[in-house]
Amino acid sequence: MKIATWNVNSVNARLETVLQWFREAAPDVGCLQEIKCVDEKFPAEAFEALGYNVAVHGQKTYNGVALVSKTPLEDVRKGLPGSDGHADGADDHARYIEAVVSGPNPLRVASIYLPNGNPIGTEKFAYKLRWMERLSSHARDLLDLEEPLVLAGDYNVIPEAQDVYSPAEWMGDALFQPQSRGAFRALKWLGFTDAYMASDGAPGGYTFWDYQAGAWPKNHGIRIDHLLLSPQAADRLSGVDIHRDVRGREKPSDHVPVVAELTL
DNA sequence: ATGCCTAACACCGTTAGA
Repeated sequence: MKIATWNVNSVNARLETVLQWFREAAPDVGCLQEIKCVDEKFPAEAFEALGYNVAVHGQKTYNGVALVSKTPLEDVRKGLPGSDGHADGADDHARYIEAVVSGPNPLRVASIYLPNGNPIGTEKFAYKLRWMERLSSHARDLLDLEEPLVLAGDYNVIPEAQDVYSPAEWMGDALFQPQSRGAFRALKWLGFTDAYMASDGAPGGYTFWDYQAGAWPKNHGIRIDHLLLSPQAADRLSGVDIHRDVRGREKPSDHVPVVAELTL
């Protein structure tokens, strides 16, 4: 079973590019981030025509996450537990959706769009750290279920120096702060396996290249899109593929798909 | 220095991304 994560940077602005990749790569499950639309504007029919079931947690203009799956999605959760202090009882950013991919060997999957957090020293960075705290708390509960589980998405965290073309240039960035990296390590240490590190792990496995300053032709990339596996999923990991060629296509997203294969 | 792109929304610029 192939599970893909991809920050598409607007699903509607890039619909043909996205659908073409799904036709070619034919993942069983797709975790999408930054769909940048409300639920009603998500092109569900186009995915259904390719044989996918769809679950969406959208938002106007910003953020938005979705799951697509060849088999029906059950037990759908939209948003992390916790209100982040909002009086109405809910965090107003659409950054988390989770569901169980049904089948003979069910798999729980989440599509995650972790806050960017820049610039550091602001409320945005504090929100990022609070959000990571909420994610870890929920992840702890999910691990207690002892099921195959994949937390996939755009984590907006560069885990190690080998995951960035120039660590020095990213020292002041929210994605490479000691607190961001520490929170990511703490999440992993609950019992998760970073699929890329467990299968390939070579330096330079970048998943994002900025649109600006010729980052792509210069290979000035960073690795921020991750698939974290529960022990029951990690036992089934057979490989990870970063589809970096997608970055060189027409009208690309600034992120590329990352695909993990599990023998489920 | 801090723009360089790109997208959405509504404006002809602003906000956000990373």
